[in-house]
Amino acid sequence: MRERDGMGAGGPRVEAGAEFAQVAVDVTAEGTDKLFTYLVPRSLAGRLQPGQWVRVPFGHQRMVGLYVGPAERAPEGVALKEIAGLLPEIPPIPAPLVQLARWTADRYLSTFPAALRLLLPPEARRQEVRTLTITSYRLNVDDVEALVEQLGRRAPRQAELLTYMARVGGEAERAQVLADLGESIAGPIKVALEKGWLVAGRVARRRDPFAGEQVIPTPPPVLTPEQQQALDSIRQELIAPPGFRQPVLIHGVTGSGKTELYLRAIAMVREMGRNAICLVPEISLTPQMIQRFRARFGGEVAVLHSALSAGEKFDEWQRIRRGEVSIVVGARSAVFAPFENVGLIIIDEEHEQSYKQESPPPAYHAREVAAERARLEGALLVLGSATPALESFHLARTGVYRLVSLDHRVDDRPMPSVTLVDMREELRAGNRSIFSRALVEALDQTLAAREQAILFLNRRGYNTFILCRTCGEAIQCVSCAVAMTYHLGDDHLACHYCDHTAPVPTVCPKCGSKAIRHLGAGTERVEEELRRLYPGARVARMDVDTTRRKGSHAAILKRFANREVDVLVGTQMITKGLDFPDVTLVGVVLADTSLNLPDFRAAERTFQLVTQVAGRAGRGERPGRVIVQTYQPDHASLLAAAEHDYHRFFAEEVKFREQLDYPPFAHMIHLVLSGEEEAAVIETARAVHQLLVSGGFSGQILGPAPAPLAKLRGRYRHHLVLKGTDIGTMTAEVRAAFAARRGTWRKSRSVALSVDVDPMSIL
DNA sequence: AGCACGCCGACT
DNA sequence: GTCGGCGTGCTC
Repeated sequence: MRERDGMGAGGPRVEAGAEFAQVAVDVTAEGTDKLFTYLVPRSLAGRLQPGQWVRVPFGHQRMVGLYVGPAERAPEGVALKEIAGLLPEIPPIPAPLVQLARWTADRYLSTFPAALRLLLPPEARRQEVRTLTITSYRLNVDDVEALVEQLGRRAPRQAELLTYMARVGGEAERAQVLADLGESIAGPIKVALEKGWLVAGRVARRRDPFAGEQVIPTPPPVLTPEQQQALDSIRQELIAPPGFRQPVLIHGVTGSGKTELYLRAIAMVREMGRNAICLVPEISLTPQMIQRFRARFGGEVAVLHSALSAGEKFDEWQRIRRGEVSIVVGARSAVFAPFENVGLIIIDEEHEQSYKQESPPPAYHAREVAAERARLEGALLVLGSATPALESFHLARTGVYRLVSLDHRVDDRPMPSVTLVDMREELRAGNRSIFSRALVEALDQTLAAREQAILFLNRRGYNTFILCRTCGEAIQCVSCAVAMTYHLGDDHLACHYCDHTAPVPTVCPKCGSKAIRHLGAGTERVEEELRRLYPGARVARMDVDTTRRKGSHAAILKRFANREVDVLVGTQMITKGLDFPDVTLVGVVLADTSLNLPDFRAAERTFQLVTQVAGRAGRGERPGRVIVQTYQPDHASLLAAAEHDYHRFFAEEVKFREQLDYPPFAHMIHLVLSGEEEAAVIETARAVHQLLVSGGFSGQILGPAPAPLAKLRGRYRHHLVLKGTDIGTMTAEVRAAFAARRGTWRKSRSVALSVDVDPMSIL
């Protein structure tokens, strides 16, 4: 590297005409959240455009950075270094996306470099070779026939190779040649290369996530009148001038055909010559969902989600960036898909928690980022859900969003009937089983009628806790303040918050008593109970434990779809998007698990879960029914879910939120201090509190207090909750308070601060 | 994120 | 007496 030293008096010595470049360096630390100035080497003069990824020397190492634009002048007293080069293969990021990253960093109190990471596939930041290349051969003989003749019987394999190459058009990939002519052709290839009959080269090969899959083009179905009306509303907003364009919230009951609306809207925006992004929750990115998009739009679709390999992700990203596709279907991070000219952003199941990033920072919400991107690019935002987030429905009620309702299922199928079963009553009647009499009866009928059932329980494992009846202690994880769960499969205790496992104790580790009780049922227990009650029924379980292997998720669903399984037991992952027409019974084994969480969204989450899982029943010709078991049959969320009455749920819940100053009436910022030494954590939490007070934070400050999850992975956790009405003011004040005491607020580096703006939960 | 600079324990 | 622990500060 050429060094231009600037150590002499008077600052850096810069040759005439040199340019200064402002670069955001891909390092996330308190001191690096700023732009660094570099010299533009002559080799790059004029070739550098904003949004270009570069390599720069930084300290003792070389780092990736983003060129954001020219600098007027050099900072004083620093010896400038030169940009080392461009990041090969990575085209510049479109300007609106760099702006979006800036906005995301500001809004979610992260550093700019942390937000910039969302604009690149992880693969691109690491290895040098990102594009997959394979060896290919080209025939380099004028008269093949003559040569083959000449080789004749002396070298039959060489002759065969040349004939083959001529037949396939003169070019073939090495792997293909070996597959077609056998491994033993490697020798003749070597000879042919030496003689110059073949020329070898490297060609780029796209890693195709759909490789080998067949798409059957499917014509669009006829829309119901309700769907047609909804589509008209979307069209009106699509053609409205950008400043007058209102986001659309589609509130459609389960099975009302929201996906078809998305497909139609995408078709419209493509006709306008613009691109579309469709976000779906990670777990809904099933092969069926993607098939549906590809059946309509074929090769115009790229996908982005966590199940892709790093290479596939990189190649899909490149296809989007190069404009080879016009539609992206993807999970949360696809909101940053490197499109230019986005005309439509759809968020399916917009209430889903998975749209909120937890870590690493920024802890952004894809719905909010999408709204900002739509604003920046003049695109239309379309949200869809059967159970809209309270915030979203509130915005529709106050006229910010345009509300479109789909109250009927397609083909006018009835909504399933929902029965709430009081489990206290069961106990009083002497039934101590995890299944109520009503659920058993319903299962009997369903299985007798050769129909299918889904049983949902939001807890995995066999027993959810192990209790000592002498001292009353539940066995906790050694590094988390969480009860351990007993797993039957491998006969051990597991912590669901860290990777820790432990053998099952026979005596209480605290007091030595032998009176140890296993309590609380999880999905494993439900599965076992089912097998005991119905030895002839085919039962499958779907939860994190049974879907660890790649493809096992799809395999279980396939068996269920093929009617090789009668009852599917599972956690959250079976509540969304499944569409099996023979499912006539859905059982919620215990609705209370999510109801009793010490979190302000517990009621909302329960309503959503019960409504969504209930929606899996009766999607075919036979009507469905739902049995919800609970110890709180009078809870407003459950009553509303039983009636399929979102409006009633909303009316109740919004009152509670307003009274207690929760979203959508207030914004929150959740600050969590964590560390291995609790005293240091407490001290730091107090210091942060003091910092905010003396910094003049204008909203409410709650805490510090121990977090509900008081210890995780060996780290004690104390938190503060900030509330206020204007999120812009709040974030600015927090930023200013910390900036004023840059780095000095922390007792030691071992105490970490995590910041969550507009948290989904405050555990 | 790395990496060097800088003040207190167990060793050749 | 030194080698080295990781706490703190800096990187254009």
